[in-house]
Amino acid sequence: MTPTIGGVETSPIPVAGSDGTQQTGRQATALRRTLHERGLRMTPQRQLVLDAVRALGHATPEQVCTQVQREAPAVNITTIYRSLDLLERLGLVRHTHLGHGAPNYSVHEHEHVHLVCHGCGTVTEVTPDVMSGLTERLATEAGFALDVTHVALSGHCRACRDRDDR
Amino acid sequence: MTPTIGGVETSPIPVAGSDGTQQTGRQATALRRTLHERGLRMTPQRQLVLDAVRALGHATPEQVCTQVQREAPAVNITTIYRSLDLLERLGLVRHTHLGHGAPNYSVHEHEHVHLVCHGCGTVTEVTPDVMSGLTERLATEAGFALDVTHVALSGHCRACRDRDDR
DNA sequence: CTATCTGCAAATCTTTTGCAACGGA
DNA sequence: TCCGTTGCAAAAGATTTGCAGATAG
Repeated sequence: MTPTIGGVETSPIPVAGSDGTQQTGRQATALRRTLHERGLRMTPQRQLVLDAVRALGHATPEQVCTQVQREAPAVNITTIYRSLDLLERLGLVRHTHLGHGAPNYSVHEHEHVHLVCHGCGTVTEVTPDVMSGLTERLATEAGFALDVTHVALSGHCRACRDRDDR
Repeated sequence: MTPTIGGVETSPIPVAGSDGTQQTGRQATALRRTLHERGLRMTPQRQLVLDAVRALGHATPEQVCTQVQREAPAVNITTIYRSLDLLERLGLVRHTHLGHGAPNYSVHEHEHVHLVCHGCGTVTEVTPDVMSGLTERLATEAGFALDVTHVALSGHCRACRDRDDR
């Protein structure tokens, strides 16, 4: 029988592809274990949300929802919010505020700092070590332990600076 | 006759105090001129919003509204939003995103960087020169012109670090 | 007098919550 | 079976918009 989610037919939940691009197999096991360690349950929705964040790089809950619904149209936006929240508490994803107000989720693998261009909205990533000097200064001068990855830095990217004649 | 705003009685609009603490006088003229230069009109509401931001240091639209309504209870939240937006386009105030989603307005006089504590929510200000090294690195390494004041930095303040046993 | 502003109400948009039904383990 | 999860609908909170009346210049 065709599997369903929320009473609506969906594609089978992907499990280990033979083409090498399907990444759900081994990682699904990892997610399951992480959940079970805390007495939580593995569900297709949670896997789909994690996969979506992974596929999109960084995305708003809205964008994650759209991505998930390509696979499973019946998944509700509520579940997206709840899953993102859960995955974040599990340390698997992380959110930053890229200005405006839309929170932005990304997988918590390689730590990075977000640079958001005010001109074109592009998000660039740089390694956290550009912040090292600042981190130390804030620690000594203000006693402040900087969380390098949580909030993005705003400014203008090279392209927009050129376009704006400066 | 007692002046009214929106049909509701209010205190007279402050104009130049003799005690030296009332700041509305000369600055009201400045605001008026700035507005007139662009064909816009001076209104009590706009002055009150600017005064509120000035008095509060940094505040959300909601907080600005509460402050304004202490003087003029009839001023609508809609007007707060519209005025903040206008004052920002005039370059008189500025907003930053302190995480979560609540935009935060402050007067655009002394530039500063916001440090937001994730533990207690406290906002600290530091001078932008702590960012100088970073600004240069981003410019040369990523071609990115950093806008130092627009987005806050997250982390934990000294008090919260101590309280959390580390 | 006239175009700009404001207040009010309603519309939007995003995120959260209550609850009955569903479904992992 | 048991209890965590989900979908749905409705609530809640923040911001925006349409419009008629008020008002600055």
